[in-house]
Amino acid sequence: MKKILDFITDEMVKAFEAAGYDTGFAKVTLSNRPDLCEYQCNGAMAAAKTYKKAPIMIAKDVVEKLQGNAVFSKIDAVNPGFINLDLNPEFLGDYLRTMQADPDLSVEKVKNPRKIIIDYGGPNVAKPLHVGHLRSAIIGESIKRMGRFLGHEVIGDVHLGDWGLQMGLIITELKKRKPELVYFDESYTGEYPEEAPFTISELEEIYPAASAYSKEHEDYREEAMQATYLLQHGHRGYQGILKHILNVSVSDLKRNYENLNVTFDLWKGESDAQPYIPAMVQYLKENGYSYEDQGAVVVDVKEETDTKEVPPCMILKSDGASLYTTTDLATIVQRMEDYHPDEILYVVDKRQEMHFIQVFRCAKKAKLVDEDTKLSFLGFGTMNGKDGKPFKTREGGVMRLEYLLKDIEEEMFRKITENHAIDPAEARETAKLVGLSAIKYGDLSNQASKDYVFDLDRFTSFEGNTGPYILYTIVRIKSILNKYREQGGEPEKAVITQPASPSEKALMLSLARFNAVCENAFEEYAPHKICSYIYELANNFNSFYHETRILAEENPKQKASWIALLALTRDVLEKCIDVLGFSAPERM
RNA sequence: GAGUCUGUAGCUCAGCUGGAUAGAGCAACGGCCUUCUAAGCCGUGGGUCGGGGGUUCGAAUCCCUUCAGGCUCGCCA
Repeated sequence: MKKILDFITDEMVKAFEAAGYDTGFAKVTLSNRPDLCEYQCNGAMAAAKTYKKAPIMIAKDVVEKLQGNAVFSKIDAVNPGFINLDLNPEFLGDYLRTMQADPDLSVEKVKNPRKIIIDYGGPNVAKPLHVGHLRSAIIGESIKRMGRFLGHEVIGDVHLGDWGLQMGLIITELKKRKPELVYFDESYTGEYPEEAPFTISELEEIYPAASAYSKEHEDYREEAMQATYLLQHGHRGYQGILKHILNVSVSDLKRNYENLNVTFDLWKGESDAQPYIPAMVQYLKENGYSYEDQGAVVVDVKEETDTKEVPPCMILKSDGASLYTTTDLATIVQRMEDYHPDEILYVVDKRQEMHFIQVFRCAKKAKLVDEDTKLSFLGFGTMNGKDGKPFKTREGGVMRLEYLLKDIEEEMFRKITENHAIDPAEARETAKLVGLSAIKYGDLSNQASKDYVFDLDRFTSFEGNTGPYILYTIVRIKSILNKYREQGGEPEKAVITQPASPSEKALMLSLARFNAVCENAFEEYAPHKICSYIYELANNFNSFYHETRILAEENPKQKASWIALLALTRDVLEKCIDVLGFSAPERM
């Protein structure tokens, strides 16, 4: 349904027009002085210069045209030229009733749905997920859900890091440890074994060992590069090993992402894009997009408007091997072929921005994508510890995501069982939900592009602007609704009337903004706007709750109205946290 | 060195397509539970929005400059 601000703006436009002023000035915003009014229009001041007239005079002209308007209960022109507005309670009540009847709670599906591929997660195979993967997973998942709620077709692709030198390192290390494996027998032509020659924990140990060793030993590093080259050029045995690495890793990764409530539609990896590389490279060469420079194949992506040097996009190294860039470009080719998306959005560490500028420009220039295919980059900042430096374990190592989640869950379990007598099994489940809300809300409530301080104590607190506080509010509402049902009431049949108190009206005004917030948050890829919205909503609810005795209300119509308002608040809050990627328990 | 991002209360952060007295949370202090979950609510104190200049009737917000910090800068991903 139409946004409440659009209703208001429409009235304002009519008034400006009727008063003989340009309707471009009729812009209405949420009030920044809630003590004075609910909505405001500052257009009269902006118009003063154009009409060479005192702003207050213009404001008065407009206000006069609004007299008797059913949308407002208060319309004031205030010095130096503000137009202050309060909504008519009846109008607001009507609006919320329509919202209540709408399964999507007033959010309209977009008229022109777009097909969007979101590239997020980006884990490396053979390496455990660590906190560095957290942000991409959490933010990407949330944007995916926001897009879908608005009616877009969104495809999430995990885009595994399963190619490149890391694979060569693993193969080299494996060869060193188990040279007798059939994969290293060049004369072997039979089928390779079904079973992997390693477990996930062995694999997780092999890569860091190899990586560290290669930094010390030049010849080892070269061997790994050679192995990488061979793998990329179809070495049978190495391809066989790659397959095992993938199988073992992916099942482990899936389990970990499930614990985060993160799911992907596609489990494609860099290796899947490899078949597209030869033809793409040939295409780039033949059409004169690329040229050879110092033995490497590159594409110029400089633009005149650049304020700094943008190096050419490297397609092939001087030894003929492909790179990160090559793979990303080939992945774009693959995606265009398989899905022909309107947009590909990358949710990755902001330090990779330059790389993606190069890739995007190259893709556009070489027409690997259509002219109107949007390639966008959502770079997120670093997750820091309390000391302001990148988050580490106490020992200074990289924190595994699994352990981090476990820690948080334990902390929550402790708090829950400490405060309430509760069945341990239920407490365990609740701890999981609350823990996830803590970590996700803690992350998403910050602007994605900024670095932020990951403070476990703060995030897991039940006080203040935290996930647990939001869940607590939802649980409170559910509890009242359950009691109402026990009394024989039917919340589903209750109908919202108009607000009876300022705190109730404040709650209703918040609810009415839901569709606008959803649209805006997705447009800007800004989950933190959903967070600040539900925090405001939860605050407004708690204030209302505190001063209103709902179940004790004697007027049944009034009581039903409040119950309906509660149900709507719960629905909006739950929809929001669903979009953020977590959910609320029944009790806590 | 070049580019880029960040700098708002003791701490963690909103606000940044210019509007009225710069907002939250935590921490500190003071109230409110025989009554729907007090994991809550209400209140008090705390800021020359890094510094300086400019544009404007009006600047945390736009422009310039300067300081401090982070990050990036062709054969890693």
